[in-house]
Amino acid sequence: MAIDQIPIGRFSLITRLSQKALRLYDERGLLVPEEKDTFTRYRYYTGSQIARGVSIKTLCELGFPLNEIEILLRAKDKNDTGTIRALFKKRRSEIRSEVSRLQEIEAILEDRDASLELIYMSMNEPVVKDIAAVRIVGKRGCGTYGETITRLINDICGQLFSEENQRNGMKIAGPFMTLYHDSEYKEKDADMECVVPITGKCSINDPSMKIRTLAGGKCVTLIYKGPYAGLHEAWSRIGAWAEEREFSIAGPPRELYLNDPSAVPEDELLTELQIPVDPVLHDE
Amino acid sequence: MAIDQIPIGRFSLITRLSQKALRLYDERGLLVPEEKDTFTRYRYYTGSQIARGVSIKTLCELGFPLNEIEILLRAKDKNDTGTIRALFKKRRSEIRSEVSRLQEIEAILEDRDASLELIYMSMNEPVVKDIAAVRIVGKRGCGTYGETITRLINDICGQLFSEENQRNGMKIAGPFMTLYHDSEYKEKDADMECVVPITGKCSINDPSMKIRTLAGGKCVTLIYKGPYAGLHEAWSRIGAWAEEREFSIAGPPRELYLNDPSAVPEDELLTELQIPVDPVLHDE
DNA sequence: GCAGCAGTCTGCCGCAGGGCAGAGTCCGGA
DNA sequence: TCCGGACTCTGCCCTGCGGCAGACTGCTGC
Repeated sequence: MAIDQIPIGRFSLITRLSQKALRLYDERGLLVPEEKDTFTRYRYYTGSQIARGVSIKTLCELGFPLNEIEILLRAKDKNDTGTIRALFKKRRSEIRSEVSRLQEIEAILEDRDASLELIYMSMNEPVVKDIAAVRIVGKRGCGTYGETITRLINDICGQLFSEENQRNGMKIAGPFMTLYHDSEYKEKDADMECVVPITGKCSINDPSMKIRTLAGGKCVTLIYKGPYAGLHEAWSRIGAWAEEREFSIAGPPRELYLNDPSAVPEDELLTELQIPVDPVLHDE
Repeated sequence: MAIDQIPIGRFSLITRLSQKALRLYDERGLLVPEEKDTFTRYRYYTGSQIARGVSIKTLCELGFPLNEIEILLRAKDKNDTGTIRALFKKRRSEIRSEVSRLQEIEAILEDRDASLELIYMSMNEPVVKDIAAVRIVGKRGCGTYGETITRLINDICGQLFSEENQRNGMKIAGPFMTLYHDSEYKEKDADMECVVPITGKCSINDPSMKIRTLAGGKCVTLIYKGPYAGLHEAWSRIGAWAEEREFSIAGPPRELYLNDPSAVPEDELLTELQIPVDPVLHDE
């Protein structure tokens, strides 16, 4: 009574699945046309396949991936409602987390002018990363921030760029950084250590300078862009962030100077802030 | 002062862009490493590229596609805040519609047991489709639903399957359908027409049977699965749906019998309901 | 019976990478 | 100076189709 040789176009109209999708499902074995002309390779579906097609369409619109749709349809054929409910539950939680993710993004975008700030990267979210251990040479000293750092780095450079080190193939393997050994902010007489990753054989004369391996591990990190004068604020941002999430500090915070203050304008300076933290298992 | 030959792994850690992504951006010209070893093909980035990398990462997380990120960064370099704001606005509206789409899906999934109904396809949303015009042969008659339809279809079959038509290569090109010419529901003495799409030369003797072209156009459609006894409810569902959306009816509603009641069990019967509507421009 | 157009076929690119394999490279320590 | 492990390279397959091109087929009316 009904026609049972439905070509792909008509079948597509009935089920609202695109022809492209139908060909894919054929190939994947998800919905194989009852008949296929051996010569022309035309696909012909039957009326009884419409139900399956419509089910697939519905499940697709609900956002299930094809392999889960396959499982769902198989479960349906076996009246296995347990599997079906489980997958639906999973999908629901996926959707919920996707929605909250999008809403967070929306909140960020909502803030007009955020667009400009974001793109100029003056703002940036802290992230937890794994930092690898590195071999470094460093010198420790006390004093006011800017001056002491400049002095320490100059001292280090003086030692590193010796002829002997050049000959031995010693190389600088990463950006200069500062470790802050104080547990609190001190305007003057702060205890800090400047450090630079090296590779190869390195000899130094200065007894106050030491080669050692800087431990790796989990760090809360933030990249800050702008003049060094703004670092203080960036430190409070990252500190607050870590505190909110109840991370516990596992070592001296580090400041990495990612580009060269003598080569780029102040506004373009990049500094990475790192706070080593205990590898607590945070559910996130 | 800082290192300016950052290999991909380190650069990836700093910017939190995957190596795979970095290679893609290189290929696409979005973020090309300053230096590339001609022999080893190793990529080396510089400190000044970090800012761009981090911007790309941020924009990615906001869900911008790569080509828009490219436009945004170009706009940034030209201080073209107009373009930036426009794209951010666009993105915001995309997110909003995505969120509402997901929330609709969630609402559907929320309803426990909906899972089972959905997959068994007893439930289904109406959709607007374009229906193509078809050449049909049909016979009109009055009476009660079930009986009249059976009688009309039998009459049509009797004519179509004549030897002459077979010889001429006439074929049935689609499912049988019924057109309801009444403007309201009538328990008995309803005015209906049974019709079937044909192809090829067709000759008929019955003067009450006519070959003509059934107009195509926009239709509100719904596929209903189950025994014909449930069609009434399906018609009220689709009718309510169309009314809510203020569609105006442009022709007799049609019922397409997508599979064969003598070949599949009642529960598996598929019927497509179509209400031709004026091609009003609905914003949706 | 035949021309012409609509329908269908396959195959390739695009999205934005993730994952893996196999080969080549770099570096630190001995 | 050499070895092993870490790093990097390319290329292929995967997602779920949409779009397009070029070649065939099918149906229709004349």
